[in-house]
Amino acid sequence: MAKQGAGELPKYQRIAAELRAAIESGQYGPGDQLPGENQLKETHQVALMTARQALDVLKNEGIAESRKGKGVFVRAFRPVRRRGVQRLSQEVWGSGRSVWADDAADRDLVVDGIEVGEAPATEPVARVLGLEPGAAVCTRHRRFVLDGKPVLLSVSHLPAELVAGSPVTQEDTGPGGTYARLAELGHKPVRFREEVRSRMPSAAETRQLELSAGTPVMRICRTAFDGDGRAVELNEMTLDAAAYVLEYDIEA
Amino acid sequence: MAKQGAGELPKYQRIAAELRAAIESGQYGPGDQLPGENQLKETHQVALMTARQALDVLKNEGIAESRKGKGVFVRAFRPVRRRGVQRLSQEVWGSGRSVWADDAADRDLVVDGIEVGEAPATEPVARVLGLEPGAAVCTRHRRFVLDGKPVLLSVSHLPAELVAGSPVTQEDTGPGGTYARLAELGHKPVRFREEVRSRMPSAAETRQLELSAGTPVMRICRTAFDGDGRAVELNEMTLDAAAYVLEYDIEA
DNA sequence: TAGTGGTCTAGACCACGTT
DNA sequence: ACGTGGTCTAGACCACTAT
Repeated sequence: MAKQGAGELPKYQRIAAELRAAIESGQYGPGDQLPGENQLKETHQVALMTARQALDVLKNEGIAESRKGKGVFVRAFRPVRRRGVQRLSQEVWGSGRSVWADDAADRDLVVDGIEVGEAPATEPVARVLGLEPGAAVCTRHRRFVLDGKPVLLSVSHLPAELVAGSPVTQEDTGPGGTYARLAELGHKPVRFREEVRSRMPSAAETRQLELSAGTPVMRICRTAFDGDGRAVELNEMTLDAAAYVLEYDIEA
Repeated sequence: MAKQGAGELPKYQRIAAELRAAIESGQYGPGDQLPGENQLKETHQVALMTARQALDVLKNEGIAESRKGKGVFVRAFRPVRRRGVQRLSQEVWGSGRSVWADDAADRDLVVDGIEVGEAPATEPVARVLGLEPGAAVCTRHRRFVLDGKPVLLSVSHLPAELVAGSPVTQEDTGPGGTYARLAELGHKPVRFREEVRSRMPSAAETRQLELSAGTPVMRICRTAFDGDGRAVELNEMTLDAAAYVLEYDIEA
């Protein structure tokens, strides 16, 4: 036996749609447990695999989440607001405050996995920074963990000749961070360009950000320019899309 | 029989990882056909469902795409660059050009599904526009189709008392669009705020944007403010994330 | 121990597209 | 007619969680 009745949706999509509607109507709230495979199998009189397929739909839509041995639950969201303009104003990093402090507010933000190194520029990085391919580049890897959950991976690239010997090549860049140091080196960032993309995560990103199925990532590539219009930093960030809302203020 | 060998990845993940690596190494380029279910079943000596599961992984990652009766293929991307700042400068809409023309460049952009109406404000819309809940709001629905593929859904909300009787309530808003008309009505937009989110699409969005599995959407909520700081428009946009890269320029 | 989700099998029929 | 992916079944064993 197989197939759905003519002109109708497949069974698993019908079951998924029914659950989706129940969630959207508020019948199941954030964090609530949904009917499991076995229950769906009986209430809808389908095979286990079909019930599983229905739940897979909701998981891949990011509205449900399964925990092994426990059940399937409605996902809850509580995104952080990331202000793209204010965070880069000179008042923030010029005052010695971290560029990241603004995001956290009342929440617990930890930075781990810091790795600083020097490596030859890859082709795309060299192009953005205006270097010859293979030129030495200082790279700074970091991971941001919010309330125990990793939310952002960051890799910063800077021309090595620009920052050699400065605190930028240390784990702790000092008050005001990289941008304050660049300013001291005569390359104060005055203009930034952010490119935002979104896609499904790679396997590595899923692991590092502990993402569940159905969660996209946002990719922000930020270039910092000094007063001469030279690109002095390229920062590639990978964000858990469920954890962030990006805000940009624009003057006409 | 069941289970994978101790300490190893499940079979379907191993197969998926192998294909993923082959794609990333360039062995399969954009548009190339991948080995199908039956081929994977034989080369890896697994059940059909297991081979399917492996392909599902790649599809949900957005790097492969299946076409019924044909096969599974590596997805190709060609995103449009959407300049968030330049597009909102007065020079663009003040000159009578469409705010959208800049995106398209050499490509074929069509707007369809235009629907203009008036309805009571929902709670979130009323809050953003500073209206009482239930106050009349003019809504403008549009869909943008690029090279035959729908890429953006837009719903614009404006206080009805502000635009009543103006071309804003018509399908064709005239040269310079809604913002030029708002300016003529004494509510020239001088400041904008865009909020960017990303998530997996709803079933309705998947249908309207003709999205394939593994494609997230980006959600842009833009509020336009006039010189008095009053919110005069809320534009909710839903973008095919595979079709767009958002660019924002920021002055320190 | 019982219940949950996770993986896996070996079949089946259907719809679609090509030959 | 044949190959492709799409849906579906009726079992099975495993791993994790709770009681």
